[in-house]
Amino acid sequence: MQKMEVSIFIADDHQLVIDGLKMLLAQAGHINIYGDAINGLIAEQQIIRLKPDIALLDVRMPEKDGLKVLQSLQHKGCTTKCIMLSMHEDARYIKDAEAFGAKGYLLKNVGKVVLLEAISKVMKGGTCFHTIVQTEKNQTVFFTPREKDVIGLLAKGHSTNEIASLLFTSQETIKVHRKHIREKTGATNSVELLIKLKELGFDV
Amino acid sequence: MQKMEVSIFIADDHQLVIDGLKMLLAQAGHINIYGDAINGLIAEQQIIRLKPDIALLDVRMPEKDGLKVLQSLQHKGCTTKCIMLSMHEDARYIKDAEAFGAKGYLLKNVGKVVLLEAISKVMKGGTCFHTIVQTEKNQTVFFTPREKDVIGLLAKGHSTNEIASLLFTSQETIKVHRKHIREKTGATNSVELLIKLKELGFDV
DNA sequence: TTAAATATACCTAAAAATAGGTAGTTCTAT
DNA sequence: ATAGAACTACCTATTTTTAGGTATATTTAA
Repeated sequence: MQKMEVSIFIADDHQLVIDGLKMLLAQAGHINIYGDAINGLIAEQQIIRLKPDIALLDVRMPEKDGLKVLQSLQHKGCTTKCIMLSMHEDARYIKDAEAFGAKGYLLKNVGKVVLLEAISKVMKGGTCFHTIVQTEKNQTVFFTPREKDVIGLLAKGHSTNEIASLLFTSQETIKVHRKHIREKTGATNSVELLIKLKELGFDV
Repeated sequence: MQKMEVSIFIADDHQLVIDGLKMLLAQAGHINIYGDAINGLIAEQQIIRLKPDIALLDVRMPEKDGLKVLQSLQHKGCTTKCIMLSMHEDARYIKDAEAFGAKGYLLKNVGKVVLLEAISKVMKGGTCFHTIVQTEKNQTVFFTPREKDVIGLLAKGHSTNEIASLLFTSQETIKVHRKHIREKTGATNSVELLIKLKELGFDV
């Protein structure tokens, strides 16, 4: 099945982040980068001019922050769907972003899979706010029950093999769970994963 | 160079631990197991009868605990050198053990290398009390300065490769440090390692 | 001033983790 | 009822870690 073509604009104050996102999105094949900007004012002008399907807006940006850009775009009747990107520290703005009409809110430590999924959902008319922050506040689960089981055992120092035995399933299954967990957090190894979970207030 | 022949007696209330130690010591080649016991009373009698070079005494044992066995042996003029084995929870007895004439005191989570080294040291007339517990109390370093550097970076989620870059040395060197750290703690992976360090009061 | 400890670096080999994919079943909620 | 989520399981492939060894220069301590 051919994936829907998507046009995207990227706004982030770090050129490196922009370049990384471009690479990542380009590899998906069905995504066209309409442009990018390293400050909010330019981003807003360009988004209005280029009318991309989706804009990835960093919350923290010079000149005009992501939330203000979002508001301006909404006021001006721009139909571009905005997905906010934020650091942990900015996670508190998630409610505002939703109120201002954002279609998604992702922490920057999410993996490729989560971002592409979010884009896909938003293109289909949905939203994607399933950040870890939400998990602390409400019942929107970021990790599935099984993933939480695996995280609990990982945090005790168990190997994939051991976890599989303890949960009466195959190593292959646990590998997949571990992969999903890493993708959701953006961690590339287990120690990093546990650090991120701890930072985000998980009891592991 | 041929290693000195050593005769050893093992006392531990868990048969599994005895069997594990036997396997481990047997593999060293130069160690003869003179016997074993799963309680303190039998251990004491057998040690007096068999006169092994070294006795590995579990601190916690039924009938008569390791420290009492140690005291009895000393009172009776037994020349067997005693190395105490203890759980984390028993680590507080280290001072007593030393006062009672023990030649060593090891936590049970130390690796093969540490145990064999301890036996070697004790056979040469030395002592081996370099458990992690000591590190908390005095300046006897369990980890070398460089190992502490590596632990610090490991705990931040860095890979061997990254640590090597950060410490301006080769991956091979960091591999060796990591190996030694694992051996000293008895951990088989990094998450387990960090758990053990945390349990033992290290700020990592 | 030897011996021991530390840090360095290389070797082999196996096991585990990482990273990507597909795909079937079951459960749940629209 | 159908879609989506969750769980399961298998595939390939690469990278990293683990686990053992040796060896050498330097520093530290007895």
